[in-house]
Amino acid sequence: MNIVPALDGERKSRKASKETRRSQLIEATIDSLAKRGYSDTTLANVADGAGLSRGIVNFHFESKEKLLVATLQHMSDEYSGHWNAALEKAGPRAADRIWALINADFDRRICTKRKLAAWCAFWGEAKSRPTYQALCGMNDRDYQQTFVTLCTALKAEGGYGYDPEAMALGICSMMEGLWFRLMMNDGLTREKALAAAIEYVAAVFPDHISTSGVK
Amino acid sequence: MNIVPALDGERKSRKASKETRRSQLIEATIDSLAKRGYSDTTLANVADGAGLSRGIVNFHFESKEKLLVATLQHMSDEYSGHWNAALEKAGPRAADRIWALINADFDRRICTKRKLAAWCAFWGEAKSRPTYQALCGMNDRDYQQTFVTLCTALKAEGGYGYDPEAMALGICSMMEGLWFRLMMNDGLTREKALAAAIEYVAAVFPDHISTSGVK
DNA sequence: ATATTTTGACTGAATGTTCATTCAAAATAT
DNA sequence: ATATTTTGAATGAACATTCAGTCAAAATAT
Repeated sequence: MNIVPALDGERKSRKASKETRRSQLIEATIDSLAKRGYSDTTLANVADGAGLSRGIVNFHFESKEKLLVATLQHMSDEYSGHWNAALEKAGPRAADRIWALINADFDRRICTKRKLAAWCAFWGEAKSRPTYQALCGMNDRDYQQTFVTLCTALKAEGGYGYDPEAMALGICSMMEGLWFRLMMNDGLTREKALAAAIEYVAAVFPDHISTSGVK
Repeated sequence: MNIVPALDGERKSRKASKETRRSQLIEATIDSLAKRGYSDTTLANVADGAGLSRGIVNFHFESKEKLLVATLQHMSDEYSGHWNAALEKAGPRAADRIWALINADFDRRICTKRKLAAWCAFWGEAKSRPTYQALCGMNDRDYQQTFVTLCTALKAEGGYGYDPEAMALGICSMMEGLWFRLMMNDGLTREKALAAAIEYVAAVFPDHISTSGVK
């Protein structure tokens, strides 16, 4: 069972730091959510997945509910950290920023089947659990608001006729829907999804964006 | 508890037809999924919601799993029946058909918080349950294929430069995402979602569709 | 340096709860 | 009278949670 030698000082030494154990358990939780879904994820599954004993989750997280909240928090932080970083890297021009956000959403690091499936497991429970809903909703509001600002800027520059609020809502919805379909539909690849998203913004902002990049 | 008098011959006569009982239980299941989510929906909840006794579900459906599959099947049939009917009513012109499909998706009868929440409960479980995935996926494929055909027709008529596959994927994804946000976000109304969807197709097919209707 | 004590992460068997399912009896219909 | 439907208590399986005990490493004493 305990095959790992001394090599991995963090992972299997009897005393790993509390933080290390916590993230180890959070990763195992994501694995289980992705493989088994929300309702079939048990603490036994998580503990087995982490290669630790049965009581371990309650020791580090007090309860199953708190483990799940910590897991969602972790994914949420990672996601919003990622798109905020992409925004920082992009220049100040609105078209560049939109381009960066769209590409960030389909980045290899963020947009894996494993993570999408875990997200979806939480979404399915979110409406009936205020805690999950709050965690999912918080980022979303920021994210959509960012798009409203950018669409407003492009409209001012380019003289498009659209309502920026409606446009931003449409774009954000499309990207969420693409994520969802990536998870559900085995035929769809990250590349195709990204291409569809870009085709759309290129169609909507023809003066600023084309399928091959920002003009 | 049992307040309903004789009035409702279908609902509380001791012998309601098997089919009547089944749909009564299916409706109670949708209620519970919407209120409590998938993982907190129990047979006791469903039976209570229907105003019947605890053992009743197993009598009519054999198992919880079969009740849930029947419920999903019911929602799926209703949904695809609705958009197919909308297509029949619309004329043969591609732009009219797209307009009809989009409006159908946000129709008052289909697009209720209750039903969206129930859909979402199933989506969250679908990736790890082949039966659900098959039921969700079947319609979706038809639906998206319908849009591919329509986008192809518009492209031929209007000389747009888009790839019809990518465009159809984008549109379907957006509508799914809008449904999702309708369920999650209390500030969003059916009317705003519909307006965003229409703005989207109007932007993409400017020669055929405007925000006020088909040209 | 070596031995002893203390610390705190970790284990896994035991416990109690929740829940789907079963079924014998009751109610109702034919 | 017989068949069908409904009830609700009983059953047992699955699961989260608890906790007394184990163990490795750190701290301290000799």
